[in-house]
Amino acid sequence: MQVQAISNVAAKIDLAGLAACQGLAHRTRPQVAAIGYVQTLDAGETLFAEGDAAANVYQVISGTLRLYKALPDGRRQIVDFPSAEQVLGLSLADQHVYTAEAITEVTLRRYPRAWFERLIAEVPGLAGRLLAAARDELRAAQDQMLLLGRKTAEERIASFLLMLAGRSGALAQRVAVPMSRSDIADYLGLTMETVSRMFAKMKQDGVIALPSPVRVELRDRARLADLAAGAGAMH
Amino acid sequence: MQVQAISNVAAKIDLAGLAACQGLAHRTRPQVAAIGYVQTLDAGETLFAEGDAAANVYQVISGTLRLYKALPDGRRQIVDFPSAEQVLGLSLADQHVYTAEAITEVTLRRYPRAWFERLIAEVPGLAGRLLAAARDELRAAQDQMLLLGRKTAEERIASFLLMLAGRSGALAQRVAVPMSRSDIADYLGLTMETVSRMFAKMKQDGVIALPSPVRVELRDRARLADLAAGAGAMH
DNA sequence: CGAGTAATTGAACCCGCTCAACTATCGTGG
DNA sequence: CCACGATAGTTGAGCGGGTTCAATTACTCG
Repeated sequence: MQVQAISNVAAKIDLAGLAACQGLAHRTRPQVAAIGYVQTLDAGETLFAEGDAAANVYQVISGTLRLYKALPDGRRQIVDFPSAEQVLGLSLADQHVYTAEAITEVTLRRYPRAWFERLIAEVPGLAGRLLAAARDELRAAQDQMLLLGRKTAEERIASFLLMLAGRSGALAQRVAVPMSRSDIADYLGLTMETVSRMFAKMKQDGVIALPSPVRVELRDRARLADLAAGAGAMH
Repeated sequence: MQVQAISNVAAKIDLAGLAACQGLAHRTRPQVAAIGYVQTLDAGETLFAEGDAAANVYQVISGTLRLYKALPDGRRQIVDFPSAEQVLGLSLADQHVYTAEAITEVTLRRYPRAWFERLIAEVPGLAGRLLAAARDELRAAQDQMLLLGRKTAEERIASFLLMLAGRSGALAQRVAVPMSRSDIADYLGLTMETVSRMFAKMKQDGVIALPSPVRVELRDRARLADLAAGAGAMH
């Protein structure tokens, strides 16, 4: 019921292709390089911060980022871990509403916001596809609200692992965990220590295996799904 | 920083006007009544449930609803309290992803989904405006994720009261609270009792007054804003 | 192989929850 | 108009899941 499959709708939006096909690249500015310019970030680097002027839209080529909001005293809430093909800054607000940092090395394509907005107006159907992508993001955000508001620590970890598995192929048994325990905690509304303890418990219970901290094997997917759906304690 | 002003973008989408101006009403089906048909719900009535086929899109005319997701054992997370002018079912998914119930008596306009989708394709700029509305909803959802994942009970109540105040005019001192303590709890990831206790504490502290359970007066807006932003304990 | 960082584990604590009793409000019929 | 019942809200006492603080272990990368 609450399977948080990451949508592939955004993935199907081929911005680079549009840039070429529509011949818009050479209509905007002399500096063609600025259109779909490929940028690389090292792990830990900041792409943009909450409150910065939103000058560009990005599409991830490879790697994983963390998007988070922070409170003045440092408490963080990670709202997403965008990876391959996902579009960033879709919000099109004047200012970024979250900070984006690279977790791994990241390559992405950068599009000036003005170009992007013109593209939306000129390419029929694009707005509709972006709307579909935004809809899927909204649904994921609402699933996360249910998780943060009502699920137990163990249910949150189960949901998180299934989400990761869904990203790397729905049937994947071995799942890569590119983010730190602390990032996972800030995504799930827990502490690093609780995340670690729950991994240990689930390993103990035979639900998962942990060959290394960054590698998880899903041993009992049905049990994980029950936990994630909040049906773990039901007869 | 985290002021959760409810966007008015959706409010500016005049679907009824579009239905008339575009002359689409009599192009879809003989039964014109089905286009923008006005529907009334009594308090407590269900508009649609999670999993139902999504046959219509709705726009609220008056009253307030609750949208929630539920876990099998009954735990609930309310994801929004839509009221006047807000568009429901914007997601355009095949199935509704949450349950919608009336909190007060509600009147709304109903549009068949097929008609709505055609409208998006035919009216230039509409998709863009819906995208902007979806973007604002997404931002609100991310603010709520920060609230649910990282804010204390008192900070949640402060955020909630400012959100309510923002809806009924930004400068409103007296705020109507149409939803029950239990609904507030399920929106903020707390229990009814904690909500009640925090109201009592803030009344004690002189931050608010409670002439009646459904009526709140904001006495110290600056303090409320500090609490909502998570800066309540900062020097 | 050693230094620094990330992850794990342990022990005590606390915020918000649970369970329970009580109070206020409101509609309804005698 | 009031008694009554039902529902919503408040308040109290004790508990517990997850946090906090602290120490230990495991990686990772020069």
